[in-house]
Amino acid sequence: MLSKSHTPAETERDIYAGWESAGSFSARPDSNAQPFTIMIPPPNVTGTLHVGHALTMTIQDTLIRYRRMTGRDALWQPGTDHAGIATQMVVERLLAEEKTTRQELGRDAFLERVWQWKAQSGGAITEQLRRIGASLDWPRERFTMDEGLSRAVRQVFVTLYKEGLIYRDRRLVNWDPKFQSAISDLEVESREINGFIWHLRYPLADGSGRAITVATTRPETMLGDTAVAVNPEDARYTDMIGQEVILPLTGRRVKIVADAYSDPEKGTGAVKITPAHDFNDFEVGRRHGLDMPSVLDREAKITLAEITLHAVPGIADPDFTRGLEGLDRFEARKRIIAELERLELLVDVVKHVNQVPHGDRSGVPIEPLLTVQWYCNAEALAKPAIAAVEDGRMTFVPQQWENTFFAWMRDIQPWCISRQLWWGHRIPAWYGPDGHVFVEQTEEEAAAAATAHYGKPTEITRDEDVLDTWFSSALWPFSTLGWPDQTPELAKYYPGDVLVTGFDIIFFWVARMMMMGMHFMGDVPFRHIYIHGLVRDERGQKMSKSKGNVIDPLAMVDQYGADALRFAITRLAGPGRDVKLGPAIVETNRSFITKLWNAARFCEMNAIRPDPAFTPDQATLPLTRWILAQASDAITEATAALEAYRFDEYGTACYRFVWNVFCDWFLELAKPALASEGAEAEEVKRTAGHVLGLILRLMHPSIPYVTEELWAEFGYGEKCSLITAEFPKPFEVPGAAEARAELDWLVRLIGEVRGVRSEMNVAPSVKAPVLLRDASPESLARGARWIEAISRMARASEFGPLIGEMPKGAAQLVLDEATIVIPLGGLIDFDAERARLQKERARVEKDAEAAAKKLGSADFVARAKPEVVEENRDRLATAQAEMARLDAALARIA
RNA sequence: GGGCGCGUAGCUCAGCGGUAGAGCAUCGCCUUCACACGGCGGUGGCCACAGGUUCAAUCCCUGUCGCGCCCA
Repeated sequence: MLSKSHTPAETERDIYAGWESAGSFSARPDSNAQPFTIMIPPPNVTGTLHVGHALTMTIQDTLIRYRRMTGRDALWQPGTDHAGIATQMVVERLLAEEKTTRQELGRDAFLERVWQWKAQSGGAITEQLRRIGASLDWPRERFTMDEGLSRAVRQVFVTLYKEGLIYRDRRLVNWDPKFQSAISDLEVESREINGFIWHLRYPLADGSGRAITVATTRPETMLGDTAVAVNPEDARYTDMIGQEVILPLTGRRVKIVADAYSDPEKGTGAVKITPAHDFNDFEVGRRHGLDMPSVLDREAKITLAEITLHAVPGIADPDFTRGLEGLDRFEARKRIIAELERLELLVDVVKHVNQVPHGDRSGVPIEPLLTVQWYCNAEALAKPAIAAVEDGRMTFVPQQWENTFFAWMRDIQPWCISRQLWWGHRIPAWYGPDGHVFVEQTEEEAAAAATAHYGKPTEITRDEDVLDTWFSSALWPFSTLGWPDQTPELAKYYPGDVLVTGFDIIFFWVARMMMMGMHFMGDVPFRHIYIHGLVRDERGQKMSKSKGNVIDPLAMVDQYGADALRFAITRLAGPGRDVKLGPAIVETNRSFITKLWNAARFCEMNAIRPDPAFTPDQATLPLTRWILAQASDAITEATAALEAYRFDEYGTACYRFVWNVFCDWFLELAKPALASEGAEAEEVKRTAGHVLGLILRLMHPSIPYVTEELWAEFGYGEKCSLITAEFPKPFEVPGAAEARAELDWLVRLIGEVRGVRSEMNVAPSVKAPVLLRDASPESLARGARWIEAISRMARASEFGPLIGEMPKGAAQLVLDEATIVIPLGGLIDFDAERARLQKERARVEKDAEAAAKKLGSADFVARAKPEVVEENRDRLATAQAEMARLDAALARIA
């Protein structure tokens, strides 16, 4: 017996454990079934479940459960990612609490600590994913630092190196001074900072007393200036091109060069060039063969090691400049500005909003720094990936995302893959005493290569750096399946079917999986890329800790049940739309779960049970045929929606069928039969049992828990067996058209009568006759068949043809050919009734006029599609007939 | 500055050439024997604006305005 109210908190964990222990989430590599593969976007091992995860995982779980139920061999590959910087930060924070540092600990001991941390606290998110019902194949869980996946990383690195697609290069890199590591350009975000533009006077070296005024937002880098650039078209400076200036503070002489990079409209039209600390200046420096001294070190502190200082009275005082050594960049800025002001070389200070690059994780301003790093030739790898999207081997859903993808991929920059961290895949490169590099998968192979190279055993030392975490994530679609070994899993589950993710990591991850997949597997990593939106709060604000509007999905699960959260997400997940989520929305969707629960309870109370022998073709009654036909329609609609990734439409189709068809009409209309005995009652019960079973299967992908619970309670199958039951398919119903016509008439009749009674303010407790005037025999026969339902649902005391005189004080309404008369005696307000009929008449008249207007146009009749013309003729005729009946009704109460 | 997307009922959104839809909110009525996390009924819209294409435009095209995001 189902309890009076549904209590998900008491049952969800058991149901999940039941599925998991039965192995229901497992892929079946040995089966002949067609595979269906989704690779989880691996959450950070440091992470905890947030609403974004709830969204993406609900979508993935819905897809995987749906396909599993259609008989596919479904693999949803779980796992986590080692999250280099994030994890290292977490452990370093712990060390700080113990008053120690990773440097004190040393590399090996530190890494041991990280693994220890991972074993204890890492992967909390995998437990949380279970709470929302995610049916991942847990025994296959992988971690990007696993031995197998690390082997894949080494092999990919070595192969790409030997193919010339990975190389070392000395160039400007985005340097994060907080982490003291290079980061990729994708990990940099620009923020608006209120700052200044300083105009600095650089005296010409010719002794003429003339000077050129440069404008800069970063005066502290001036120590490393090696030129001043002006636009060759800028008449103000033409005569200065080729001359030298004396660089203040250092006394060095630097050239004035002509370069189109300098925009005459901006600042003073003259810019200082610091090739080692600015990406644009670096390019200018290259074009003009300039020196590139660095004046900031890895902690973004001033270093003078690479520049020379010369004393020039009134312009450069080496003592001052030497005092800057080791100062933080912002402190140095202050002092330099003060010194330039003292020297009267500061001409102007203009307020300015700067776009300043910041590390997206560290939050500190990025410092472009000239270093040697490992790069991957992304341009070469991108080409096959671009082609695969162009020719449709991979498609984005919604398709418009391919524009974003193409724009980035066609202008892709070299990918800096080395990181100055300890936690991660250490780069498999070793150096000989002369710096010669040996890239091999193991130290033994590298040593052998060194021996061969030097002609004798030679000591080699390993590169200190690790790889970007995304480098290993890029291999996820095949490394998780055992690559480089040619496993049965790799053969069966690659390529994946669909990748589900947010647009924010199209570049970070999606594009890189494509590149690596194409290169190493020779095939796309997945066929569809479903891009969903962001989760926002109810008001559309981005969720953030600082705003305090963050929703904890697990709190939602605790309060409303996982199904309510999942169903809310399902219904809100329209294409390309952000999902606005809040407790109120989850609560609303819990109402649906409750409704379903209560409908099932009602079925149970009426001895409705599954009957495996029942098939839709056995239905003989209009009611049973109608609900079966409606169910089939809902299945068609829901299936089409799932196939098209229209989760919103899938949710809506289910919602409408369950609530507005099954509950509102079918169960209500079935009540008379359910209260009786005999063949009709039997058929209605068997049908209801069948349809309830269809509902549970149809909705299981979105609301797995409550459907699974009801499935077992009713005995549709064993406990926890719905997950592997067959997804319903549309079916034929005998006599469906006639059944639909009859039920449609009945629904309209009851609706119209209810409407009139309500507008006349007739209390439901007052029953009144429902009499048909001018009705066809068919209508009367239909009504007679449904007399009990009409009586209860339309509050009719009797139903039949109007015989004799029009009763005094009756409301009237038109339904097809008939006029329905509802004698209300003293209850009727004639003015109100007249007004109601006139309003109705006006509505119909407007309809008639619209149709008549169209038909009156020769162009319309001649050029519109014939069926549209016909439709309008029908509409006009129907409206005119209805107007006549309404006129007659008005005349009767005149 | 370049690109993408969005402006439809009070709110959140479907619809995207042929009579404007849903959920929530709101307003009535109902403690009717599954469900008040409920039932029944109603109110509410020059489909941002201006042109154009078409027999017909919320829907297609162009422009304007407003909002959001991404890239410089």
